[in-house]
Amino acid sequence: MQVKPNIPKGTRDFPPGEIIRRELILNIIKETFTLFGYQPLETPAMENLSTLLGKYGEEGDKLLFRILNSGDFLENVTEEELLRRDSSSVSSKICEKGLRYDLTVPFARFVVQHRNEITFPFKRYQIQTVWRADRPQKGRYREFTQCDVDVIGSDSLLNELELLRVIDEIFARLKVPVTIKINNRKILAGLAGKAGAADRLTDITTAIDKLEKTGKDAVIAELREKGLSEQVIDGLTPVFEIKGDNYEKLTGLRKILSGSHEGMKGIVELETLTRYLDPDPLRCGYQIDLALARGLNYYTGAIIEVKADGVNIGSICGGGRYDNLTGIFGLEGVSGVGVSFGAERIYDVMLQQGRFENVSTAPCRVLIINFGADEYVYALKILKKLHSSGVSAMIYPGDAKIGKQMAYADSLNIPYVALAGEDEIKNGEVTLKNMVTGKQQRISLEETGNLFP
RNA sequence: GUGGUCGUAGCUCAGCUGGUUAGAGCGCCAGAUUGUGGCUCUGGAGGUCGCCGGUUCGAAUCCGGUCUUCCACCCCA
Repeated sequence: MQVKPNIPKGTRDFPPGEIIRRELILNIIKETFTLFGYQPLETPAMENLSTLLGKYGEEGDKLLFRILNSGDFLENVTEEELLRRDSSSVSSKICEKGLRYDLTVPFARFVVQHRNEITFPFKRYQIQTVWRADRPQKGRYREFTQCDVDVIGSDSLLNELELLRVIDEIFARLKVPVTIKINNRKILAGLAGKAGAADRLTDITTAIDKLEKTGKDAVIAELREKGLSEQVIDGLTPVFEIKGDNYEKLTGLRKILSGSHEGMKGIVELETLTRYLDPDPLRCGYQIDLALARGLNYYTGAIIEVKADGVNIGSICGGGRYDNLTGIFGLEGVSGVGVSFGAERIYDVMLQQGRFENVSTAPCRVLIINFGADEYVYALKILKKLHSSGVSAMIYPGDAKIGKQMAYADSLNIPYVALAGEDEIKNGEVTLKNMVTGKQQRISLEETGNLFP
């Protein structure tokens, strides 16, 4: 039976032209990471579920891809458990591994596991695929590439500052106009504490997160729906009213959070960071956004999100500080901060802005026409000459009429074609044709490689 | 996970309220043109109309299910 060629929902193929354009992005990101002194790291596609579960909140756990155990995976499941049809308890028995959901948690696991070999503060970057069982949409895939940079083992705000500069540098190099939005979890925690609902921080932050999208009233309605008291809600509403530039927002916050030790700490952190930027401002936008919350519940300090100006595709980069992530794996007192760039979304933004139109997708610069078995030896000489000069080139892979070989070069956008038949061979020459202008010239075999810059 | 939406040739799409052999443009292949691509002309290949089932004398068209696409929510890169 024939199988229909198909790939799973939310995944995609990357044809040659797409890879070439993608690499442009990934190379800039990687170069910039390296420029700032970050070291590369790779971890396995799958982790033990115990590593992954509980790090991303309840929603996150649902979005983990689980890997079925090999062999007789039902061995340890009792009849009763199957009859109860309790998916979550059965799945914990038949799956012990899962695909990584992000790169931060595997990184934290790595740091604890290798704590004795690592020199702290450890600055690493990691560019790998992650998987989420989300329902796909535009700019949202089930398999996508994240480019993470983190500094772990230092609680200095200078790291946040550096990451802001890394973000600025990367998007400046990519020529993608963006705005960085920043907030601090301590401010949100302070607010929740002030309002007398410190234990409901997650509910409060996810509601506040929607402020910009749905408006103040909808947020209040959601808070009510979640069972928060009017008193608590009244305590939170002053934040919704704060307006103005970054410093005005901080001043407004100081009034609301006076007396909250944690809240004030958050304000000081944000303010310090903002002042650090004053003498040498970023090229991109930089906004304190008190509605920014982020659902990933391991963040404890600064939270950062980057939006492409004028493109509605969600955030293209995000991250923050996490103080306790390694604690779960048995290493306390190690604070980290990092951000993650979404390769697919950056690609989509740049595609939408027509930024790839002049990118050449040709496999090589020269196609050498294959005239037949006798001439092939000479064609190989041309090939060697070109290769030794660092010019990418290939001989037409097969036998075909000259016209077909030319058409091959044309359809692959190969800019030059080299021809050498009986006549050229006799004189030790090559005919080189420029496929764009259509002009061709005879040159000696010796100088073949030198004609290219 | 909730609600909605789409699915016809490689691509973009047409196909009126069910009625003979399902079309177009582009692309592809071959020839005109056996050492020269793009332009032109001529010819050709390619479709179980997403899949399964139902209604009907008859289904691309109607109904149900399922998968996929896209959108909103949720969440996020």
